[in-house]
Amino acid sequence: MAFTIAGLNESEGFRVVTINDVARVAGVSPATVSRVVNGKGKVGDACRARVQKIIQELGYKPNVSAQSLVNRHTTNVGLITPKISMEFFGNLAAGAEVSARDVGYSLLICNSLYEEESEIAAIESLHAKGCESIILHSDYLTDKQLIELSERYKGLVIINRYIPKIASRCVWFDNVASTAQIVDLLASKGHEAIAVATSIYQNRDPQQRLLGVRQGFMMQGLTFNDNLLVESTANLEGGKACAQELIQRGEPFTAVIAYNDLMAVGVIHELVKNGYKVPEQVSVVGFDDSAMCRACIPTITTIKYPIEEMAEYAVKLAIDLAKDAATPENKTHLFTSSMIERESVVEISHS
Amino acid sequence: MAFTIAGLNESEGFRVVTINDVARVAGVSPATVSRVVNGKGKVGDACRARVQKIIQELGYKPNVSAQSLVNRHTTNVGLITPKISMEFFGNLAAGAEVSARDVGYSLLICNSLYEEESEIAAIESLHAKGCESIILHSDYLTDKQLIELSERYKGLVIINRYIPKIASRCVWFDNVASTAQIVDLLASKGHEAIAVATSIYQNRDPQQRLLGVRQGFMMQGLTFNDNLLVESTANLEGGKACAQELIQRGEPFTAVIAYNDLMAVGVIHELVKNGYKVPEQVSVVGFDDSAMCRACIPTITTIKYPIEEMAEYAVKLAIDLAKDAATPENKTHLFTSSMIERESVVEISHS
DNA sequence: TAAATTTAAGTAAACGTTTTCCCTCATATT
DNA sequence: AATATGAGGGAAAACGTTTACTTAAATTTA
Repeated sequence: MAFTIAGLNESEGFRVVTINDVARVAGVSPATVSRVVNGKGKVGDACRARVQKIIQELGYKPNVSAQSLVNRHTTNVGLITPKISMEFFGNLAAGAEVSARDVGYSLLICNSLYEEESEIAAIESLHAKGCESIILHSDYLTDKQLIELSERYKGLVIINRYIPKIASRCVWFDNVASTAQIVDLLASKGHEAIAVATSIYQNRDPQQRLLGVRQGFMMQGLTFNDNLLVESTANLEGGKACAQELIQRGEPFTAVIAYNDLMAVGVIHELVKNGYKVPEQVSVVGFDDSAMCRACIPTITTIKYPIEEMAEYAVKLAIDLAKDAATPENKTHLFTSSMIERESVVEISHS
Repeated sequence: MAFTIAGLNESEGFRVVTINDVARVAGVSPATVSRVVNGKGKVGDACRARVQKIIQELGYKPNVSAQSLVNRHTTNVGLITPKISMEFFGNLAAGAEVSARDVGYSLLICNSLYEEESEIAAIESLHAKGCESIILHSDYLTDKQLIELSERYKGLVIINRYIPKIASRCVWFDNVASTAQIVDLLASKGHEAIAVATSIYQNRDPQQRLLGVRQGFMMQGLTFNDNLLVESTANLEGGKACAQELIQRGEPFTAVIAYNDLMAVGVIHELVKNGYKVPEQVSVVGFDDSAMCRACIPTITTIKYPIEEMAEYAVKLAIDLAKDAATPENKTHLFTSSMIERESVVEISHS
């Protein structure tokens, strides 16, 4: 059905209304309309009111592609994570989206699926799409590669990783201090024979958390028994394997610190299966505060990983960096957190 | 550091290479470069090879904003879900991303946070950004509103909902048949006193699943005992509340069908807390096949909700619809699934 | 009152593509 | 040998904005 708008040429079918349509109807130049829309430059009050009214009436919305073309930047933020369907990365994305929308940006997501090349490919593809603010959760690129990339892409922010040379682009979490807190808690409940179930991939996070454990022991004046250190894959199965190994070693223990919640659940399953009572006989601590913590019996005491807030922060940072609203070079962005106490940790029972 | 490229004007600082740069260096017109890039129109073999080489050397990437402007469409797909951090929607997003990337598109995400206005706002904002393919998971808009919207936005696809008038834009799941399967399974294990823990919000999915239960009973020649129907919120707490209510009613039961996995976990927790043995005394079934199913003791028997595949499909559909590669008006897109059997359902014990 | 300044709004170029014409050759057809 | 055909590729317009430059009018200043 054809329709007409006063002052506009009749058009058959639907045609999206442009700045020129608004200008024609309002009897001004496109430049003036642009000025009204963007609130830049001088515009008379009467004129502004008239133009605004027409914009309303016609339902004019600027064409973002045209804007991006002339402004040489888009209002998109890119997010690159291994797999958005994992709870942790879902939370990351949720935080990023909130923050982006808050400043009128949209969130563009890419799954890198744990491949080195696809992390780089994702950055390039985002950049080619005019997306200069990028949040990257990199698992496979080296520090050197990331440093190089950050020279090329000025809106690049690295989340969950700390690289001193590009400290001002790193938004990261204090694994060491957080893990040390776990030891504090356990010690305060009388635990000394504390086992650790860590990830078999000893890079970054696992390393840091192990370091945190050792530091915690030191601060408490305890010594860590290396016979109680077991490692496996950082998932449910890995947790089970760790518990099994621990049982086989025969070294007594009253608590287990798991690398993450998933492993904690695995540990609990295997312990229960082997007749241990959790938490009565063995306390277990997780890491992340994922939804599972509340689904497990007993519910799991853990460390909250504030990934959502970190992502919110990272987005603002990436946008600022992209527009050269530079943060000082020598400042980094470190988050900390605290424990969430649930049922899986109890006072040691002296039986 | 300034750099030069043979045949290109020396430039201070970084300047992104355009189609004109390629054309100049290759000694051809921009039109030819465009033809080479897009593989449209006639280009001589020698010429094509030369241009491709230059493109490689200069690292030319077409400017997407310019392309979008002239082509009058972007290569973005929008996804609107309540909250991307929820596992279900995370899976949805993951599927959508894979599918989008597969055809050279990117995924733009919006959280609607369970608000009616923001669902509409999200559509409008996506559309204003030139994103004409949109996947919407709508919880609050009415059928009427959705029908209207789909007239205005031709690339709109509704996921997880069936509206006959716009059937060809609906990608949905057969809740009824799936739930009926659960009854079949339980019946085959000798259960007859089957309780149902449903959502207190009796719209769409909950309604359909309840219908499925009734249908399942009918097919099995059993009669459903309405005293064993309890309802609460569709989360962990709700599951607990349902179990509590069930226990209080004093009506005997040997199995519980929960609205979703979360409620199933809640039910199990509460039953165990009250001294019931799961699954020995009571079998429990969930719905969705979320990660929790494997984290619970016992692991939970459930229905796999193939949301990831549905999302993959929906993205292709949305892109096709947007470019008028129309599917027949009278065809809809219905997915089915099957049970995943784990530990929480066992043969009834005649004690 | 004349000159200088400020304000308001228009003109046109630019952003980087795609695509429709059009032209020039080379080849095939009489 | 004259003509028709078609392949290869260039010129330029168009997409919808923003903005530097310009001009005309209104206001201030001397």
